[in-house]
Parts: sequence; structure tokens; C-alpha cells
Amino acid sequence: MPSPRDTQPVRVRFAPSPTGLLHLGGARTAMYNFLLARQTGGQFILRFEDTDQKRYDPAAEQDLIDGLHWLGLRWDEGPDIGGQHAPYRQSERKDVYKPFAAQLLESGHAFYCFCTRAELEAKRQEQKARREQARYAGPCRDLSPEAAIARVAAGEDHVIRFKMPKEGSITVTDRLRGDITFENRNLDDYVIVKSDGLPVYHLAAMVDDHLMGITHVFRGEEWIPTFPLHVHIYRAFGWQEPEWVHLSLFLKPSGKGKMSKRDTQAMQLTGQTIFIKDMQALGYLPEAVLNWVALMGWSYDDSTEFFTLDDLVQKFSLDRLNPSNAAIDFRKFDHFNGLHIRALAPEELARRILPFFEQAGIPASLEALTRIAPLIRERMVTLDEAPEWTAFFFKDSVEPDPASLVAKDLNPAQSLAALQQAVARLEALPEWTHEAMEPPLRALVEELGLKAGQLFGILRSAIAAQPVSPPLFESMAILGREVSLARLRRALALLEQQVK
RNA sequence: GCCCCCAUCGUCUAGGGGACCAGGACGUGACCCUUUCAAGGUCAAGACCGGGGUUCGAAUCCCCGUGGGGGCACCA
Repeated sequence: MPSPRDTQPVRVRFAPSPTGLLHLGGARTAMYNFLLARQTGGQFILRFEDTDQKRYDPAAEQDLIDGLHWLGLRWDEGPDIGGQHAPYRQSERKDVYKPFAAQLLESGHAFYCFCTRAELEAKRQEQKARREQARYAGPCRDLSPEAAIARVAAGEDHVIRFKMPKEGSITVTDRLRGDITFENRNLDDYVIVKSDGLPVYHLAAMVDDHLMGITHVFRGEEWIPTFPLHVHIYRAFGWQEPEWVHLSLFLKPSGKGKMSKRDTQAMQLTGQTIFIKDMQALGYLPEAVLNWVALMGWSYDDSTEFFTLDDLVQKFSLDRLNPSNAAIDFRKFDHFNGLHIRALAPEELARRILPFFEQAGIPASLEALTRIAPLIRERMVTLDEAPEWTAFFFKDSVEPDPASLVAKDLNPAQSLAALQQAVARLEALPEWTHEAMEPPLRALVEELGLKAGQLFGILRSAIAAQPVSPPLFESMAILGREVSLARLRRALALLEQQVK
């Protein structure tokens, strides 16, 4: 069911509330918005829904902005850069909502409510005791407008509620699920303006989306229960609705429910996170985050899985969105990270791993890392592994475990003899390159009747002094003749000690 | 409890009446390659929640169960 509205330039928005850090779900929603905007030549807008001053977290705004930047999702209008419809922070738009609330009051679609929280809570308890549906049951709905206005004028505390029809039903249309019908009697007289005068999401988001010309609304499935309210509001104003796209939810790895605070904390202990901010430090690539998350709820075909952001801009389609929830699978995240690392050019990989060396206190230059990058690119899962893989390149000398210098199935004396000959051949080399050293050493393996792994294992251990390391010849070439030979001679000495 | 959404391998998914003894990927196992570790390659095991319909024919459409998930705030 493709809609012609998907191919016209769209206006979409990512509208998080600055109450917490940017996480996977938000990143996916933001990306889908971004993709559709770029694909159609439309606009992607960032808007902060901060009408709840109690939950506001000043650090969250910056985190949201930083996270989106890191992911490479740029917006065309937003609180930090302005735009045609500024401001893009709802707390700064208090005055724009007022006339709309007034209009709803006048047209009879809303009413003033003077019930206190305590009264409401008591009613809810009663309803619960009677096993009834909990919903607004106060007297204010039936107050005459004159009486209500008089009480407001007298300074009485109040909220504004949407006057939900008691009868009938409403059918709303979600892009992924089709028509959904709700009985109005199951809907509540929701508060749309709080006693502090600020609208709640239900009003603020609808007004802003309309005013900002939003054509497609992407949001999580948790909004479906209040979806009919939102459409009621649109209809009360006589506005044209956007395309509503309710995305599936991300479930915890076990598949049992949404991520809770407790879950996210437990996750950090195992090096897993749903927060974009932490992913960079853990060595993940924004490309991998995007690729991974794009495929949770969307697919291109029956086999393509590797996508860059540009690919996604080109290939994304609302019609291939999947409505069922998805359990987060971090192993797949690692897989995508490896794929994207391998897709990086050496100099680019070097640039990405440089911060990890700085953090480890290893004075590695970009030039050196660029030469080393190809050796580790094929074996890395996360960027933070780079320093441990390559630490030996940046040491003046290394101290291999003596036992590691004795090859499998050989005794120390035999290992020493093999290494002596290997060193002799290497010393005789006219030039110190991978191409120059491999043939004579392979020949030596042959002559000694050894297996390649036996001889090269000794050399690798002498050079890198770590149980696993990048390939030998490439490593020696980068290390240079002097350093390599010095390390081999040191290994010779260690072996001699074992022989006597 | 009430309302709503969803339902294919352990996980992410393809499939939108015959092309399906259900395809891909992650993970798992085996093998190949191999100087370690990876990467890469090959192969293998592994799923249509159940029951009714509709139809010549259903993973695909409908209904009922069941299961999972979400929501029921002056939060978003």
C-alpha cells in the first residue's frame, strides 16, 4: 500500500523528550525519518518535546544532539540551528498552543477540569475496586461553560481535558497495520493542558506537527493506545492527518519485554549498551549501529544485509517495514561492526583507532597506524581491540615467554638451531620486505623438514611476544630490520639459556 | 482487570494462494584455507503457535483459541 505522499518531498521530524540519553530505539526512529527526508528531497526536523519540566534533564539535549551527529544524521531545522518554524523547543512555544486549546474549548471539544489529583486518585481506586475501567469520572465535563470560565477567572487551579465522545467509534489508519477501530467509550477524557498552563504531548505534538507541515509521523508502537485521541484532535481542528507510522518495539535480548533501567545497568557490566553515547567508547562504528538497527523492523530483500547510510537513503521504503517487535541481538551488532571495519580504507581505520591508542597511553602516529591497519582490519570486531593487538609495534623491546619460543614437537635445542639459521638468512637479506623474506624462510622450513607453523611460530613469538598477533612477515616489515633483528637475537639468547 | 498490537529456524528476517519438501543473516557444529588469532570459503542441524473454515490448492485470506508485547498519569 504505497502512498503517493512517500515520493513527494516529505517533512518529517524526530521529536524526543530530553529526559534521557539517546538509545537504539530513538536512533532507529531518527534514522528512518532521515532516510525518507533525504530520499524524497524533503526536510528532517529535530524538535525537543520538553513540556514536562519535572523530568527535564539538561544533559539529555546535548546527548541527543551529539548522538545524532555521531551517527551522521543531520537535520535541516532544529533547536540548535533554527528554521522556518522556530522555536523547536516546546517549552518555548507555550504561547502558540494557547489559541488552539481555546479553540477546542469553544468548539466544545474540550472542557476545563477543576478536580484535584487526590479526588481523581480516589475515583480511580473506586473504579479499580469495582473492576471497572479507570477513566475520568469527575463532574467537570458537565459544567456549563459560563460556570467553568467564572471559576477559571477566579483563579481556581485547572487543567483542560479533551471531551471524548461517549458513543460511537473511531477508525484510524496506521501505515503498517491498516485500519484500527476503537470504541470511544473505551477512551478517556485525556488532559491536554496541565495546570501549569503547558500542553501535554497529545496537544503539543499535534499542533506542532500540523504547524510545521509534518507529512509522516514515525513513533513507537507504545503510542497506539492514544493514537485515536490524536486523530480526534486532528479532526476537531479539521486538519489533514499525516501518514502515521507506528514502529515495532525493541525488546531486551531475552525477548521478554522492553528494556528497563535495571536491564540497561546489568548490560553495562557485560560491555553491552543501548546508549549511543557509550557505543563509541566500546569501539563500535556509527555505520554498524545504523546498519544493525535498520534491519530490526525493516528489510530490503531476502538476502542483502550490508548497507551504508547512502544505500539506505536510496533503498529505504515504508512498505517494507515489519510490525512485529524485535529482540535486540548484540552478537549481530558485533558481526556488522566487523563488516564495516573491513570496509574501511587503512587511513580511515587508522583515524578511527587513534583515540584508543591515545587513551591507552601509546604514542602511535597516524602514519604508523595506517601501515598497521591492514594487518588487523581482517581480525577486529571492535576498535578498542587495536591497541592490544599491536602494542608490540610501539615498544622498544619485548620479552617473550621463553616457553613460547620452543616450537611444537621440537625441543629447545632444535628450536634454537632453527632460529639461528633463520636469523642468518634474514641478516643476509638485501632488502627488508615481506616479499624478500618469505621465500628464503619457506625454503628453510623445507630444508629442516619442519612445518611452517613451527618455524614461523618461533619467529612470531620473538617478534611480538604475545600469544596471538598479526601475520609475521608484514609485522617484521613494519618493525624494520634493526628492531626485528634485535628481537630475534634476544630470542636466541633466551633459547640458549634453556638449552644449557 | 480493560483496550490495543503482534505471531516463520534460538535471534533478526524473506515470503503477501500454487515458483516453498519455506530463502538469507547472526549464532551453533564440521570441514577447507592457514605462521597464531581472526577473516574468508563449503557443508550441516534448525521454523510456518494450535484448531476450525474459505479454496482445486494456504506459511500466505477469515474466525476462534493460545502465546508474546504495549497501554491504561496534570510522562513522553
